[in-house]
Amino acid sequence: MSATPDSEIGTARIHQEEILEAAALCFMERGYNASSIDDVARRLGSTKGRIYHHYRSKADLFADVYRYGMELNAAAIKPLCGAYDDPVEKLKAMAKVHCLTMLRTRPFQRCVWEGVSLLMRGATTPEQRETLEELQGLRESYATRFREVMEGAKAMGKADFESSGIALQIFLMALNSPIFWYSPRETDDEDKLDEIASRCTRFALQGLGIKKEYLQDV
Amino acid sequence: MSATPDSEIGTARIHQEEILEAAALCFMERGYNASSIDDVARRLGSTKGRIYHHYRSKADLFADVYRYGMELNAAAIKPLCGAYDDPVEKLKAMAKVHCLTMLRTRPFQRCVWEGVSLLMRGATTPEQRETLEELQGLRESYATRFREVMEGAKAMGKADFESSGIALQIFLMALNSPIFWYSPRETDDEDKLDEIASRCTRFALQGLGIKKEYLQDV
DNA sequence: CTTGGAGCATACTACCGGGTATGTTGTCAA
DNA sequence: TTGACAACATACCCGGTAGTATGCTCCAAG
Repeated sequence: MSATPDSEIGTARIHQEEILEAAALCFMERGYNASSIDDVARRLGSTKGRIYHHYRSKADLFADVYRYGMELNAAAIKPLCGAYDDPVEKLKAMAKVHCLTMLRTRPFQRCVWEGVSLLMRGATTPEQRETLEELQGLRESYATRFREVMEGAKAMGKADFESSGIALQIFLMALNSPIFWYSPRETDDEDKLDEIASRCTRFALQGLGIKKEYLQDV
Repeated sequence: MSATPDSEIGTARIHQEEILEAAALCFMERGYNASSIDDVARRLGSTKGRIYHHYRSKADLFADVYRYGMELNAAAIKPLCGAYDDPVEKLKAMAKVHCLTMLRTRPFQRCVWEGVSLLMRGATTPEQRETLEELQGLRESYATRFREVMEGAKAMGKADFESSGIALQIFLMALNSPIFWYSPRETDDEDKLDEIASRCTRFALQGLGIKKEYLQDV
């Protein structure tokens, strides 16, 4: 984590991504506390030794899953940041992409969600609390991207929410909601995910008071 | 739990309500798995013995917290069920009351929420799974109340969502959302809660495509 | 070829927490 | 007065799990 050259960090990441995925699946299915390191190892077809070789503790592993999930989110909306003039159009695109990312990377996003809960519960060691607050910072700066665009739309008179703090919370909650009530079926293809994301996006934007005529193409 | 007369069930309930409240607070703060029975007992200023005298297991205690939370919900919307002709007016009232109940009984509602997760994760014994499915039935019949009114409003052309299944999920999620992002401040009075509930209700109803002119008084 | 370290597996410890078995106290009815 | 039971408290057991210590193997650099 210090003087290692980038190439080795890259290969380490590749090795660890397999662990990250297994951990995300376990944490999603049973929750953080109910999942044991042995569960994660079993899913990998290996043993604890492998995991503790890469991570110093269970909390460290969870933090990395969280971080990876947030990286996926940030990467998904990054191309959109400089590509729009109209805030409403930008918000439409960001919301849709965000929701699709939720659906596509559900296990990681569930961990991000539980990470927020763990933070609010404050049941961690001071050291781990510092790490989680750093990760919480990632999430807040991500949310700020949305807040700015929301307020841009409001300034143009195309949205009419009042408290941007509350509106942002409900807005993101509507977009995040499929990670809870959606469970993938074998018959579900990319079009199905796109349809679900469209429904969520329309709901969320209408909730902000954006008129339906702006939302034909979501 | 069998041949006990109603009066004794009543007094038992009174004794147990104190336990229920402590358990709800613990489960809210640290989650089900991370909360020990000793934690709940400590909060009560007593020991495990008291809890295990009233509940056969930790899962039983949690189930009762869940049940109590759902009873609070059902009781809150019950007076509204026969009181409206216009589905939109009825939906407005139900949504507002539901959201207020979320804010007022947050610890219990967080347990109801985690109960849903535990069910979906399916990490329980077959016997406990039966209990949780019964409780899940309570929740579904509660949700059905909202679904029917939503479809009534849609039939009148006053709402324009497409899939009522998805719309219901997002709608309830928006109304439930304050149990996650709201934490009470000392300065918050009843008016503050009412304002938050209004904001959530407006967002949720607008998300369903209900026009703003119908929502002046929420 | 050897040596050191990465990448694991194996074996073990220590502790926490759910559950139980049993003791203690107050109350109330016969 | 007593006995019976509710409502707890105390003391204990034991399985599961985070974390550690150590062993094994392969590969690459010297």
